[in-house]
Amino acid sequence: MQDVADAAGVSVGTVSNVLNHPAKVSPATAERVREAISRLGFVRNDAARSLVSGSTNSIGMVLADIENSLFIDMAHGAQDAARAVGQNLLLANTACDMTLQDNYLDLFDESRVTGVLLAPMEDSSAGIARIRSHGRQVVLLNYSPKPGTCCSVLVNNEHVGYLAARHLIDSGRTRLAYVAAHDDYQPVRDRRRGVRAAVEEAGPGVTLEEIDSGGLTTPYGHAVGQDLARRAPADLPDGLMVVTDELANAIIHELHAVAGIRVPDQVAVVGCENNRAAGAAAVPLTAVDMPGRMMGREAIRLLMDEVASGEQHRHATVVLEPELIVRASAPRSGVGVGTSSDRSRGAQS
Amino acid sequence: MQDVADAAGVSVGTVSNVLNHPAKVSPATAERVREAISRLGFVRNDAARSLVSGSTNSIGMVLADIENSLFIDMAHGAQDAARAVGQNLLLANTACDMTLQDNYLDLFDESRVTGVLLAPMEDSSAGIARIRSHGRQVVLLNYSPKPGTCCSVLVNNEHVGYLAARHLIDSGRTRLAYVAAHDDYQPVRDRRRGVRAAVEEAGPGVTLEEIDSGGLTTPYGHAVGQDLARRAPADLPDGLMVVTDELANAIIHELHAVAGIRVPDQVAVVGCENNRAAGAAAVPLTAVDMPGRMMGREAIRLLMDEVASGEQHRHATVVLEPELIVRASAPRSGVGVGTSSDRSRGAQS
DNA sequence: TAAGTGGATTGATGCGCTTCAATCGGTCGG
DNA sequence: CCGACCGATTGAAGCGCATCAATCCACTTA
Repeated sequence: MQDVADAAGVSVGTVSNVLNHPAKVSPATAERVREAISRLGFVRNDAARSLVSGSTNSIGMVLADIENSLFIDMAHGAQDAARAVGQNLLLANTACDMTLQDNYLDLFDESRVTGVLLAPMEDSSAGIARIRSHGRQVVLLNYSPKPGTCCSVLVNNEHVGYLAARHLIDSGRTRLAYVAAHDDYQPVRDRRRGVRAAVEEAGPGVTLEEIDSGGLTTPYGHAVGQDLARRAPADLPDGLMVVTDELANAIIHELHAVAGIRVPDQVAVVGCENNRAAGAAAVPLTAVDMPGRMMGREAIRLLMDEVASGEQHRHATVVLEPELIVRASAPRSGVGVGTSSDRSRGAQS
Repeated sequence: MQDVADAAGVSVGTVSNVLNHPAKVSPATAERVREAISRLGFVRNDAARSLVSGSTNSIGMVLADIENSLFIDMAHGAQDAARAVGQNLLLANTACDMTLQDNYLDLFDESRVTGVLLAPMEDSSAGIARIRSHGRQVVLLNYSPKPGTCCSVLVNNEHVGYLAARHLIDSGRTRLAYVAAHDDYQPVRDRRRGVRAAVEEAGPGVTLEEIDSGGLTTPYGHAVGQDLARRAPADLPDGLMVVTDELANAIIHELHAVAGIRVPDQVAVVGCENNRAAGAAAVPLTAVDMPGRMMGREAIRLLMDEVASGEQHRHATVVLEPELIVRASAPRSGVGVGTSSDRSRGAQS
């Protein structure tokens, strides 16, 4: 910077002003300085910058699973919103590894980012408490915080489960089954509650079987599908709620393509999340949509609110409502392929 | 830090040593300092740290499209490799926006990251030149650099196209069509060359039609599918190479599910990239696999090499070979659903 | 002509840390 | 008992920048 100042025949203070408060500098001088900057290839040192100012204009976003399109959507929404308020969004993928997650939280903490968005897959209250105790703001995504510890953006996951079950009930299915795993993952727990509520509400005419898939990935889905396919037709549920799109697609694949069980005629299937793959699958998947983009945007809003209001901030939780997207795997009518109200994912707001 | 020093009854130098060179400090003192650190909730300031050292241990990775699973795979591989050498990987998504890409390149440049991994969708030589001129290292992913300007990790995209075409030819298809768009995107250009080479090699018995889809996303694929479906059966190609999985799946959907054209019987389809969705689609897609994880790992290796060897570094290009994954949309035999050699994506190294 | 005015510019200060030469205190050999 | 030696510890210097009180300069007003 001194070099630039020398080259332009000004002081370092003026160079700094050109960079940060152009209005304070006369146009001619500013031009001279800018010329020197580009001639010398000067790059201002962000470390020194944020050392002085005590902050940066970056927001860190820690994602548990970057392979999941819901998380990608959240990142997308957050990115847009962050940009709009002049912040950069830095992404970090923990691949569901809590050690890595703590690493990244600490990294962002040490980097004095403006704030952190965290979309975890496990309880992370320890990490949150740690960096919050240093005065760093955190907004939790798709995971309820311990009450009063931070802001959060959630989807009404109970309603996700409810919508899935309700849709099947409304379309005339009576022998329902709910396939899930990882009840330690909060959204999964919530969805189960919603499923049960809908079934109870329907009265004794509707039965619910709960199937533990053991895991949320495709192989587990295949296994569940095979188990189901081996059953006597009379023992087969006629409506399947599946906790995850990925799992649902895997199950459908076994049922439909491998075992020749007709979906949705014999078994209707509803998934949750409305992932990228949902609409493109062999049997397009009826799924409860999670508004990922909006969640990301809301999270940034909450974060910036908190940063701006300082002491008098009150933590808030934004709960967004899910929406059912009806496709072929569980049409509106009881049997057969109903009208496709397939809303393109690309049109998502 | 002074506070910690006071609390522990030592000097700041000792506190710093506890954090950075524990061996230099007596165990008793170290313990006392650590206790003070956690009691006071001290977090060392990364900005000051890297101001002194002039570097960080973070690597920035700029991705053109985080929605594309190839890019996600590259990020995954890079993350693993970066961790192994004690570096943090920070991700940035440009959503194909060159302005944003430049923003992030500059941000990483100003942050004095160890180096930058860039997976662009357009020529980015200006940005690369800019930050390289500041001495910052860049490795380009899936895009050829201007010769001699930086290291890069590529896939032999010409061979991608060749493998796709060759597979169709070998399975007896003779009226081929190649669907692509965005020839300004280098990998696309390369694939076309490979397709043409394979067709020429096959001699006059095989014809090639080149179809411009106008874009690479699902809606464009639907349009192409509809156009094809309207043709007289005799005018229909019997083998389709499609530049992208997403496009391929969309085309198959139109052809197969909507228009009732049998895939692969009437038209066999081969995609490129072997995305997440490839294996799960209605008609599982035969695709040429791009080794994303390995690309990410190699990129980190090249970057760390370059950082380590300083002046005497010579730029290198690593070209990885693609591999054909045969699924139902274009089985090995000429007609009908061949044996599924569906390699689970999850098993990818 | 002197005092006043305000925009442009200066440069010393300090942000929080790492480093390293200097110092301290204790131990060992002679 | 003295000097040499060594590990542990100290604390000042400086990393590159933003800030802001102080200064400068050109111009206006009385």
